Amino acid sequence: MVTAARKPETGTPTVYDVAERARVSIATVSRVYRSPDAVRAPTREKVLAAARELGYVPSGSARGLASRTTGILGLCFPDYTDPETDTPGDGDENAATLYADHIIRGMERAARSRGYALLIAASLRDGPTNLVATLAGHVDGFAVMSRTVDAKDLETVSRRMPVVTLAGPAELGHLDNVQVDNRDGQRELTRHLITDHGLTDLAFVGGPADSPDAEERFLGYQDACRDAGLPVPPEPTLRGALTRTAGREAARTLVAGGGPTPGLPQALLLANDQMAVGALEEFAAHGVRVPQDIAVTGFDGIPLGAMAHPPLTTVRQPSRRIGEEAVALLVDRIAAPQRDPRPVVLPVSLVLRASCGCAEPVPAPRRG
Amino acid sequence: MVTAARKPETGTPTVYDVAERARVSIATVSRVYRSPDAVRAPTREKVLAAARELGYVPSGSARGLASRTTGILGLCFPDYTDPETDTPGDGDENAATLYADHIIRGMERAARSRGYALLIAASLRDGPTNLVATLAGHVDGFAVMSRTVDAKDLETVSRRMPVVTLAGPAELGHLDNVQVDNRDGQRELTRHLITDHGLTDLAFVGGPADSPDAEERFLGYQDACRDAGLPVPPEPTLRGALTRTAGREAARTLVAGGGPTPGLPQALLLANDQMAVGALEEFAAHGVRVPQDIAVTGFDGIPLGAMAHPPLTTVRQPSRRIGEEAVALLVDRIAAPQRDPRPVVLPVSLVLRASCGCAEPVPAPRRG
DNA sequence: ATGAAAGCGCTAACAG
DNA sequence: CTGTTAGCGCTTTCAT
Repeated sequence: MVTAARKPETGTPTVYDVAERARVSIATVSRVYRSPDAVRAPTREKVLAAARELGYVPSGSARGLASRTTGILGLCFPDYTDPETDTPGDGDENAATLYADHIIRGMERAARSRGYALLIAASLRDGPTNLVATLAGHVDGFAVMSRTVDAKDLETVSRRMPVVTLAGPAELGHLDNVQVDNRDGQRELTRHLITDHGLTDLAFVGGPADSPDAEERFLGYQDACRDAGLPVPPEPTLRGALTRTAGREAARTLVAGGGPTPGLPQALLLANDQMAVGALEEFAAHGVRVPQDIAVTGFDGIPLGAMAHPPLTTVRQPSRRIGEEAVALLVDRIAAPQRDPRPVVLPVSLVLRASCGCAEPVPAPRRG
Repeated sequence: MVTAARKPETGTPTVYDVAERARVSIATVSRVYRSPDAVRAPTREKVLAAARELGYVPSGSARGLASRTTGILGLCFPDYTDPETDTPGDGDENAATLYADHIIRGMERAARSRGYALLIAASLRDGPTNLVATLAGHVDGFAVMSRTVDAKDLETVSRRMPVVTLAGPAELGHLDNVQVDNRDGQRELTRHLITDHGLTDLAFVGGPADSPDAEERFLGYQDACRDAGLPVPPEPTLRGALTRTAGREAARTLVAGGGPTPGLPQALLLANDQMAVGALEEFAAHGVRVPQDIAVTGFDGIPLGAMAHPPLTTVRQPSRRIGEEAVALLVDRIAAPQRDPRPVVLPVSLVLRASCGCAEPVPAPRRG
């Protein structure tokens, strides 16, 4: 064994230092970390002891280079949060932001349980820093939330490693994709209002036209109208950002008679919970009673909805599962790169509370 | 130039492939990605074109190995979430979980703005997978939230790279640390109850004895009692998990006369907002009026508190800033490894709402 | 069960 | 401004 000393113990310790100290070869040191069982116990102990004494930590970069896998999965998500607002905040964080938190959590947990760590990077509203480039070189595969990265870049990178698109339509057909059944959920919710509550004069407040989720929900709304033989509106009654403030504004517009028809509709369906909660607040401020004067519904199932007055009827989507599915898809494809692309559509569930007129089984909270 | 072709274009493209195609040296290809300005425009274009055609993506591992920096910062955080509950949930997620989301967000943003990506890994309640080992080899430095990793490992790794401890006491004195002024916040809040509302019969519901934050808050509570000349309790009146359910239980115990003194105290201070909201619910269910019959306060400043009935008086902590400070500290130390350790204590702020007896809406009587 | 040697893909001086 | 030449620290055959 002539693994001649390199530097006289300078800088951070490497396999060479550990090997020298334990009087074994670097290959053995490497084995101790990769497959401990392939090394005799006494030898292993010697190596571990030397490593401990030296404060040795394997270099992820070197391992990655040599083995061509990093043990890291990536996620690109949108960051719409107002940098001004500090948190814990006033509850008006953008829905997409909260949503991303859940997906991150779901992915992190699923990844960890399979031995991967999670590398995350958000795409600024404005700054188009090349996210893909930042992540791609470091991971074994990654997930991108809808509309956060340039399709071109995605296309290029997806030729080199597993990529799954999340929470939006499958922009690139040949990629795995996971989304929730927005359309079906909104259809069911609308049907509930029409069939179970006998409401026929409805209004839908949509999100920005470039929000795939919000558009899908509108399609579901249209479906339900069509199914019930009601007129099918070609466009949402109103549109707004997916924020509480926009919801308030929509409600205000309606109260002021700014809607397409005089007077209030029987029900107001909003594209997400944030907006719905805003509408609830505005109606309360104007003395409009919910659900007596108008039914109100949201979409997402955020905690805030359950605390609203009245509690908000909504559609709950399994946001954490999106992240979990993403990891499953990624790991699966890492194992079988040539497998056919698999689109996953996660089911949603109706949450019927008081804001649509359904009885609330809980002891009515005291009004503030 | 005799950069003889290596393999006939197999596998994922490397600098060699790009160089060959663009008819330049690998050094030039490398330069185009590191300092584009150091390369003449025409040359640069040639390289970029070749890279595009080949679908070239720089290998993070190789870069990391060669340059000894990865451009990645890490975070170890606790994961207490019940895997059963899906999200968006019922609002009873563990406070620590929500808290971690904000820190992640703060760190991610701060990191990105400085050119770093964020690698995250949670420590299971049970599974003691070696987090540090997972992360350490891949990052240029990392932050660990209180009590998520073995102090021994931390000690070892911190000798090799920047490490900052978060949201808890500085367990390792020689490390940078950032925490929130829990003690001062609780002291101020308690003082407000005593001085401004004239309450003297108080009760404090603490968290688990092994929660540093909760313990700090109790110390602040003791401080205020001492300052006001009131008896200083050696222990919290009650203790519980930092959850809504535990808050309900505490309130129930008090209502049932299970407290140390007969009857209700004048004020109930709980170790965090989740618990406080639970207490609010339980009091409402028993017809106990807040704040007329009893004042209630929390700690954290979560959105739920503002929606509660009555709106919850609390102490808001800048959770996102914790993450931002962590990055600042890390980047700073990467630049100056020998700098003295710097402990950062972030200020908190009182949020006075109706649950303590302050009129609502309040033009916040900003004390503290 | 352990060792020797050859890279993995890129950056970093140093030349020119 | 561009090319040459060494490694960076580890995994991997292939021997032994």
